[in-house]
Amino acid sequence: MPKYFDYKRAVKIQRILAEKVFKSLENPSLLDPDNVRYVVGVDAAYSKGLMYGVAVLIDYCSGELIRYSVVKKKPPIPYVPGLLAFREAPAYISAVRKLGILPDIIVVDGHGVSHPRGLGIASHIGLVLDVPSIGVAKKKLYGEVREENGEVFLYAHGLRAAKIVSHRGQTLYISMGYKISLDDAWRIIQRMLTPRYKLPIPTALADRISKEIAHRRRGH
DNA sequence: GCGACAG
DNA sequence: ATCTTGTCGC
Repeated sequence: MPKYFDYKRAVKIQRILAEKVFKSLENPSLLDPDNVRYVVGVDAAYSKGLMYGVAVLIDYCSGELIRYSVVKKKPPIPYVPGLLAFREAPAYISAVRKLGILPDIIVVDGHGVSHPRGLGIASHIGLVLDVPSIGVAKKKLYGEVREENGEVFLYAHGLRAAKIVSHRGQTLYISMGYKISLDDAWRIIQRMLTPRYKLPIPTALADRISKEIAHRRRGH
């Protein structure tokens, strides 16, 4: 039987790419919130064996949706914990390129460096597109939870990799993706959290739109 | 062997 | 992620 993917080979690739991610975190981008203008959020929904990857372009100041793009394709491999990027990143990368403009920040549904090899899907996408990125996950994948002065963090690979917060009754893991500090990541995400959505605006809209498209019945 | 395990 | 009915509560 042909195998859909080679686990050990994928892991090897991740270890190589992770080195670049760790280096990028040593010299994060200078992200004056005043200089941030475009933020992209990505997410996917599935229907009938097909995945619909969506990238939404958001105006950081107003939180308004500018436009979005969709990439429909058959998932390359099944879901395997730790290898999510090999399943969903290709669609997201294509979708972002279809927007026709590289944003200042990309927010991804999933972890960044809080990953077994430091290469969660958020880091993977940021690295490939060379755009600072942030991971926003709803469940823990890897790392040690530590509480410090009333704040909760997730440590991984000797780094304070993610900040854990509660928003609208659910836990969110905000992690460094690529070329960004945890302080900046949290500062930016915090400004995009609204009582209206359980997720920050970029991923909330990407989630809603991808589901609308994947689940829509005849018409529209 | 056992527990953990993003979406 | 997706598959899925009814049920509890404001």
